[in-house]
Amino acid sequence: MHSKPNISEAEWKIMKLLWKKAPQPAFDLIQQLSQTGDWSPRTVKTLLNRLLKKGALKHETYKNLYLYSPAVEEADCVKAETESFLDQVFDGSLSSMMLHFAQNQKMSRQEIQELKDILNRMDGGDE
Amino acid sequence: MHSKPNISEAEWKIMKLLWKKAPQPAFDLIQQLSQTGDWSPRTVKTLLNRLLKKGALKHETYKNLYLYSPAVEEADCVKAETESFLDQVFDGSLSSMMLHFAQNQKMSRQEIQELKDILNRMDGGDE
DNA sequence: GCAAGACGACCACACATGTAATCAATATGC
DNA sequence: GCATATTGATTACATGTGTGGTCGTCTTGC
Repeated sequence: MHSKPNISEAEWKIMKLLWKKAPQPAFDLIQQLSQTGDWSPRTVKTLLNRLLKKGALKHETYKNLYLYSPAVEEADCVKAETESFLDQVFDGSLSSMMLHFAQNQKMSRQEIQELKDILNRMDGGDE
Repeated sequence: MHSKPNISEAEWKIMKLLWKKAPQPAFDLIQQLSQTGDWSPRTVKTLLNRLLKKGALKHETYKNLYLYSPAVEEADCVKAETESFLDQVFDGSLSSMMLHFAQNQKMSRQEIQELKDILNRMDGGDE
């Protein structure tokens, strides 16, 4: 509930791994991230450090290594990112965004159906 | 074209004005942007220049000034931004995103209804 | 006890971005 | 024509970000 630190795109990849499973040592993260083909281990280390400094991660010491865990809630970060995105691109209007999706046919039939279901649950199902 | 130039958050504000109405001289843009309280005129000029260099804007010369117009489609930029956002935050899954909205009750009843209508139009008819 | 590895700490560097000042060319009012 | 105001061009600079290297320390196998 505090300062949501700004998390950059690259940093998000790390956060996502830790939101999925924590705590994890640097080594494991490096493994996972090098499989998805991206960075040198150094880069991961740097990002971990920055995230620590930013207060987005915390760590416990285990032997001579760190076990990292998120220090911020995924939901909060998602919310912050989403709001900034909606504001930037769609002036904060959800309907505009949905219209965009509609016009660009980005949704599969199945997604459309799921979405309708979600909406019905939100709305109480009455038409 | 191919390379959609990356447009930063600040630059988006300018692009949006020009997508709404173009061409416009720098002066008009500065007016609008200083009303919404943000930048010095210098800053706007800088951003205009950067956008020109990036190829996101073009200009015609009118007397001693420039009339700026977008050189990239709004829809394309929106699409690019949206995709990168979806990938970063929701692993590209629209349904995840919608679930987030649902859980955070970010939508008004009216928005929900609009959305349903949109979906019905998308999905409706041909089955 | 000592050499070799492993790990985090610190450093480097280019490019993007937010923010803006200074300079030079040009149009315009007199 | 000339001073002035206007406008674009160039330059500046701190901070963020992507990417990765070096170094000291600590653990561990001998």
